[in-house]
Amino acid sequence: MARASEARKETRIQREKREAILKAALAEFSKNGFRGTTIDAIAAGAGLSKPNLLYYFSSKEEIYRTLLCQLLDIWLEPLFRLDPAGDPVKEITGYVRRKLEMARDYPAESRLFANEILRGAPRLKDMLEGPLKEIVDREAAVIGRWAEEGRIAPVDPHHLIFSIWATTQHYADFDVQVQAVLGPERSATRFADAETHLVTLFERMLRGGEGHEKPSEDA
Amino acid sequence: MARASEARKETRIQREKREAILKAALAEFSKNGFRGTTIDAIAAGAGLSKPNLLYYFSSKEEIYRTLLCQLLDIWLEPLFRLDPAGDPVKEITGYVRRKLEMARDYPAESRLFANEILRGAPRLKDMLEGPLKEIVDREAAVIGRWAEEGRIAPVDPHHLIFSIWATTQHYADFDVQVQAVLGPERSATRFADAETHLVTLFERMLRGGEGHEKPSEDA
DNA sequence: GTCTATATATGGATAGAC
DNA sequence: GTCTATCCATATATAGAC
Repeated sequence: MARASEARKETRIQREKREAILKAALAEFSKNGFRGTTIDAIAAGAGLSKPNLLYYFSSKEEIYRTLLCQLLDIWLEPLFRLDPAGDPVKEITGYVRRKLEMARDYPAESRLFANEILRGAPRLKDMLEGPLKEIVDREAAVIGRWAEEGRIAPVDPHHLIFSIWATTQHYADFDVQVQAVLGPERSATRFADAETHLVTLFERMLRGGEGHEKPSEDA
Repeated sequence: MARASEARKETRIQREKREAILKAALAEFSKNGFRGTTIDAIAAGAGLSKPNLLYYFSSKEEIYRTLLCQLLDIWLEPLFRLDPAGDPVKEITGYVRRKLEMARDYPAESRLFANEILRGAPRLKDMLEGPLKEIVDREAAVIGRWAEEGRIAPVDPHHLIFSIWATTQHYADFDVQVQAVLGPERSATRFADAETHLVTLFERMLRGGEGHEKPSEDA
């Protein structure tokens, strides 16, 4: 199998370079968007010349689409398997925690996705209307069932999911604003504080929120 | 005052053209970002030739900065004056409603802002760390006082504000995704549904969320 | 004030030597 | 596989006629 091992050795080198390119491209695209990113900048970030980069990827578009595909694996696959047999509040707050961890650990990926959606998702629209909608509808049905059974307070499952996405991704996409508003000291603990806050937010939502004395209507 | 009225007439015409340019520019910048937008596209949208546009604004950068300044008036000024003497829950849910209305009525402005923040806010960082932080700290202090007085359940005021921003702006910035996931029918009522959902979410948060029977830990 | 024509720069992609 | 040199399209901004 001399030919196979030889081919594999070449492939491994190529893969390493491709990964370096994709890493640099993710940094650029997530910060500057598709059109705002130049091949020169990606090549510089990856330590290659521009024509050399174009030996591995035939165009800027191809690099971008490759990144989007990788991103979807991270975004759709592992996340968000609510166990209908589990404790509803724990299942949902567990999902909140995982989403927040992803905002913390993969901020560039989150911003790349946000960028694409902001622009009207020209390359992702089919995925949103197809696979994503199916997954969300399925999970929303689980949540709706829990509400029907009285195991959580009444809730609009789809909009609950939007709120979870919005609040967690905010810490990746709007990180500059979050840090500016919190100041240097509180920025250090922003993800731990966010976790406490968001778990509380959604726990109270799911438990109904009638525990606190409501102030009288007439001031 | 012949000179004054003459000057005013010129100014009015100029202002109308400037406004047409800014309107077209907002549509382009909010969709394609700063670098992704061309002067040609703005000029076409405003019904002018490119050199004619550059007679009114000396550069693309100047158009963009003008838009950002206008945006900050909308974003910072009217919004978000919590009345310390008012009903805490009503004050905060009223803010949620106003923010959601802004997402509905000014989606392009919201996306322009999101775009700038995503890129690291190169032109807004001083504003975020200065005026914005001051406003937020002030309002957060009001919320913190309410919590100390026991008028709302314990809450992290800064992160509560982030959650309000995130959940409401989501319906402007991620509108494509929201509509794709909801499907055509439910998209029609998405803002009304979002209002019901978000008001409930934050009401329950502020009232403590102990009203619903907690399921037993051991399944 | 508005146009045509153009200077100038940048960026995506290719040619061809090594 | 990697380089230098370059083509070509696009885009910002200006010159100068009207």
